[in-house]
Amino acid sequence: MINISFPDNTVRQYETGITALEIAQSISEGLARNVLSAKVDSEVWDATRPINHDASLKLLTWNDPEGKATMWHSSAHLMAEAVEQLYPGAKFGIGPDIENGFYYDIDTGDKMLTESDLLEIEKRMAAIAKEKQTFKREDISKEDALNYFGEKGDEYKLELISELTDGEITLYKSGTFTDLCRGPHIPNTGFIKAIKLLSIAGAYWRGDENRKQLTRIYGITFPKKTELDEYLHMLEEAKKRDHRKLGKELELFTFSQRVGLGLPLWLPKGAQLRERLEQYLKKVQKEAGYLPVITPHIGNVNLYKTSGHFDKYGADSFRPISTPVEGEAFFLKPMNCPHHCEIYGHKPHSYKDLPIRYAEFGTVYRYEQSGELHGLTRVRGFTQDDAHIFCTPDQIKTEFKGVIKIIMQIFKALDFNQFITQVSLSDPKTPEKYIGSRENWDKAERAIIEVAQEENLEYVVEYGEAAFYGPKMDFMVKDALGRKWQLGTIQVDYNLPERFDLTYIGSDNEKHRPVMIHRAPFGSMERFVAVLVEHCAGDFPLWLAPDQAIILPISEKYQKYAEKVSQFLKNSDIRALIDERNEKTGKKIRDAELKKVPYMLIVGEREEQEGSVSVRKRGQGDLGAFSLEQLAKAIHDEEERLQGI
RNA sequence: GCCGAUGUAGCUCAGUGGUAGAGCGCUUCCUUGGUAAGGAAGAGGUCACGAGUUCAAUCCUCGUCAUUGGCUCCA
Repeated sequence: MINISFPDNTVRQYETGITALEIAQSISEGLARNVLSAKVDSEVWDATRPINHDASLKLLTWNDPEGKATMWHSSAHLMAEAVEQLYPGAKFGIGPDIENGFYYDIDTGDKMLTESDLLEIEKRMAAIAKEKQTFKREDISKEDALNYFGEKGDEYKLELISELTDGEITLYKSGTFTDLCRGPHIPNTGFIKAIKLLSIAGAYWRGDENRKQLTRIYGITFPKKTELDEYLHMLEEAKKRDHRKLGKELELFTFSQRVGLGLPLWLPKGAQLRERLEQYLKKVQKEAGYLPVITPHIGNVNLYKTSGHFDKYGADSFRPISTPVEGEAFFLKPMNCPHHCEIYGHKPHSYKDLPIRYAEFGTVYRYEQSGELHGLTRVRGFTQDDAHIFCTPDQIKTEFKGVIKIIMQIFKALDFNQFITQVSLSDPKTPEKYIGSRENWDKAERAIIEVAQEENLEYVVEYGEAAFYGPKMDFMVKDALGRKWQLGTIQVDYNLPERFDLTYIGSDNEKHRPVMIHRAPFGSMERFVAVLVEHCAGDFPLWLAPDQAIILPISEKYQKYAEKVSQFLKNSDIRALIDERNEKTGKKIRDAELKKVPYMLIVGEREEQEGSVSVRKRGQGDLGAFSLEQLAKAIHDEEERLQGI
């Protein structure tokens, strides 16, 4: 007999070798029908795997993330089985579950799969699912595993097996498909009731662009058809928030082939929005003791040789510009930091001057691979809300915390409550990717982790995500379609001060090396605006809305009064326009709602007589009559409240 | 950069081997209307670009460019 403890801390005795599924059946048939897998101690197991020792047990269903993961992992096998049946000889790479569904990387040899093949694969999957195939787990020796996949001719599996050690290799067999797999899997394929293959794409084997490209098929499955429908509907809704779509509809930005790819053109409404964000941050930074600096868009190649950017990225940059007579080479600036280092170095500094915080909305240009360009989130020319803090080593943590405060203030003002804080450290396995001494790296990485802990931030650590000159703390948010983008970043850097030989005179009258903190709360204006658009679905907070109010005259007779109202608002620093079209009020309201203008001001005979406006707030409806003064005050109050300053 | 898909009016999209269509938007006219679509008429297109096949190509083929879903990359 073995003792099984449950999440509610009860302990029950069972026969040795009992399975989680059998335990579930002993509790209730209904529960058993929903069990996908089980957490045995800290590992997720097949619900059908015998338990031979005392253990804690949690039955996992569709309501548990691990349950979903099990189902999706099994769905990947199901898809592989379908593909193998339809395209004999297909070879398989890896097929994991992911955040929303699963994928499998497949080499179908000469037969290139395209989107049009997905439907047939889906159908075959549905047919197999109905067969309620079970997943049979089998321990296998490395030799046998190599033999099996060797005979099958699947070099990808052979490569994976070669990296495993004997004793940890298992196969899972379901229907006609056998896969190298750690498991776990759902009891049978019958749990998979709704299947959708979402997209197909090339993916390099093992993520290495020098190796073969396999075909990756993404899909998702559900235990109920209605859940799939809901998911697809959610995807459709998310697409409506896409900043590329809204950017076009709301006339925020555009691109032109003639200007060049990845070079955004900000339209008046977008430019106004961006300017307001810049003004907001400038105000916050002024209070926090930042000093403005301005630097040119190009810099001598030698500047970047000194900084190390040339060695690292010179080959992947726009080609240098050269002067006609002297033949000197200049790069479009890919970073502001070297320029700021030169500003710091223009005169000697005392420890009493530190910290010095140079801030600049600096436009930079980077050559990004054409396939990487994506709306405003990934472009070739963008403006960083950059600043570099030069400080003494013992000021690092205080300064770092000061930057976190600014970032949190911004996120709060814009209601970004779901962000990921990522501590990006160096990858000890690839030291060649970084410049500077290990000692300095250790110091910097330790400082960031300490700050994260002291500030009680919930953070994840990613190795290998550091910049080449230093570790960083990144703040990431997801876009409408769940893609993660880095916004704010704070980076500790001991290296550039050394390369630029920056110093300050300490209290001991000796020269010391300052530390540099690179930071950008928005990251880039382009990316930030993109994410902001998706976050609020184009419905900007009042203080950012390009048009805050639209005046809707009931008929042409009230045009003059509308202009008077407009002038009043303009004098009150409120952005308003008049819908002068010869349309009915209902139509004007509908259009204003669709254009996401926060306030609609309806003016007719009544309003003209009493010098008022009838206020309709977008999304809320009629608020009644306001005098012009009341309206201006209400708008200004709302602006201030939203900004939180 | 790599693999796949897409490219028709300002926008969203139909469509066909025989010189092109809708809705919205725009212009004009009628209407002067009170909280999410009043009516009519009209303008607007090198069907991304370049070659090829064909009596004839927006449609078929190839190439280029751009957009897009991923992969790789991201100072």
